[in-house]
Amino acid sequence: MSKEQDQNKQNYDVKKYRTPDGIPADIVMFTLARLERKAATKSLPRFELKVMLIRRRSWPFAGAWALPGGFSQEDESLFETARRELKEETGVDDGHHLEYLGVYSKPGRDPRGWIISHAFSALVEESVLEKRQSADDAQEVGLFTVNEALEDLDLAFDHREILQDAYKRIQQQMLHTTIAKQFLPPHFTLGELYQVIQTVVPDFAELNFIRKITSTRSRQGILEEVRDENGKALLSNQYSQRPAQLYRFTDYTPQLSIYT
Amino acid sequence: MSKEQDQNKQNYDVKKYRTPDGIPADIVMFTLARLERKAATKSLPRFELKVMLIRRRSWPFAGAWALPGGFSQEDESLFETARRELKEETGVDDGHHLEYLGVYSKPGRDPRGWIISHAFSALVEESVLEKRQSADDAQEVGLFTVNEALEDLDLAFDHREILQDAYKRIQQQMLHTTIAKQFLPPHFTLGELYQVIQTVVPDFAELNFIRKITSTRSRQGILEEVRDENGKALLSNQYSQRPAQLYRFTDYTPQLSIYT
DNA sequence: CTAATAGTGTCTATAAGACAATATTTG
DNA sequence: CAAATATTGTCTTATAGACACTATTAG
Repeated sequence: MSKEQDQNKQNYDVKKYRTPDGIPADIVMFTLARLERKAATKSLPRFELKVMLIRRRSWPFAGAWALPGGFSQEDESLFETARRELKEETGVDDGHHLEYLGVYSKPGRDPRGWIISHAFSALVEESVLEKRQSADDAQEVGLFTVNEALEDLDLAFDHREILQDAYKRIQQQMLHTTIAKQFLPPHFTLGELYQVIQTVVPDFAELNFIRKITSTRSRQGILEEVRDENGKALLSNQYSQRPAQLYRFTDYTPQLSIYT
Repeated sequence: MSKEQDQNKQNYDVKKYRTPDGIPADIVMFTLARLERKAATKSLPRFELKVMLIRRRSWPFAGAWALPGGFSQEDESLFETARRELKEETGVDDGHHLEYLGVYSKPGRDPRGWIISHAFSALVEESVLEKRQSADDAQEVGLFTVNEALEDLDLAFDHREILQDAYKRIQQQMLHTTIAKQFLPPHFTLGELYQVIQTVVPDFAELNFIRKITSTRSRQGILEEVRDENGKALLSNQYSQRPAQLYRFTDYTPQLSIYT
């Protein structure tokens, strides 16, 4: 293609080569679903990490569950495609944490032709997905725990692999960044934060969680106590008898290193 | 597209929609270039992080420097495209650390049409790129420090943005993973490792580097001392008067968390 | 001896890690 | 008082951080 004579636009023919048949964006929509708990007194909520899937009705993979998604158009970036699809699926325009995950391009992954898919992940409130689920009578919408979806379901295309990758990624991010805030109200207690982390990363266990997050120097600045106008600490007893300090995330995320 | 009647392949027309004009893979090829040093005795090598660019000779952006790359074909995944291009550029088939970076799809990013690019980064030995540079008389090949390329050069397309993203990513990875091993021989001294880290992450500074990496529990298992058949520690005095212990990376990478 | 890097000693202030204990409420 | 969560006490050992110091060897 880089011939000497190709010095200008006239010599360039955009249709010389075989080109793909479509470039979709597929979205892994995660939510934390609250579990019912039976307890004698107030108790902390427990959650499950769930993912939204749609049952396909047409060829290929008719009847199988698949990630929601749609084809990209010439006048939009792939991120905009994903945002457009997310809005179509949830009815909500923003406030979701939408993030690029990766490209899936193995030959033969889509029987319709040469179709290269781009995976995104989004963190959505449970209420939004529940509304979507009941409102849409045209499409069958399902909310599954990630483990159900990975182990029990036969997902369409390579969507199992995508979900697997998205799951690993969200676990990484839960520990490395402050995305936990996407699953929490603006003000929250340390107990709530702990539950959220544990839901996404079941292995997470930290006996001295409160002390480490509140009073070790290397974690300074991630969270801050919420206070009222008079500087009095704001407490909540929504989930506990003894009121707990409320916190919010700051904009700071510490930089981690395996060497220091 | 999901009409009720689309229950089988016959009703699916792959050419109903406008499709992209090409899906290239572009590769950010990083290398550590050794700097000349004048010193009275043996001394540690210093490096610069460099990136390989190719001068375009045809429209568009004729004359501008660009990342090497090429279009994906129907029978290969994008990773395979990148590997094929990398081999064409370096002559070497494997041993390079090739990794997917992201997708660049902003409308108008390529005047040739609707062209969605996928960026990869590769870590390549200096010698390979030098060979390539002198051997190829058909194409002008340049090796620039990352700062030169970002600040002084007008790169083609959105390649400045890609390079910027790749630079951030390699810095992250240098601190979070053991990619330093891609820039080191199988056995190396802690001084060498320190130089490599500092080259990619100039802000990195750790006074007690040796002690922390060798004798803190949280860093146990990242490195191991190299010993001979008899269990005697292997030393090197290649870069120092006093011989230094040789190390190798294990397969272990610690999991970091901002919460623990 | 000098230069250059490799590594240890030492000291203080924090932090990790494991549990026990106490605090605060509601029912 | 019992239940449930929130938080602090306490103890030992490990780590951080800063600097001074010693070790090794070619030239």
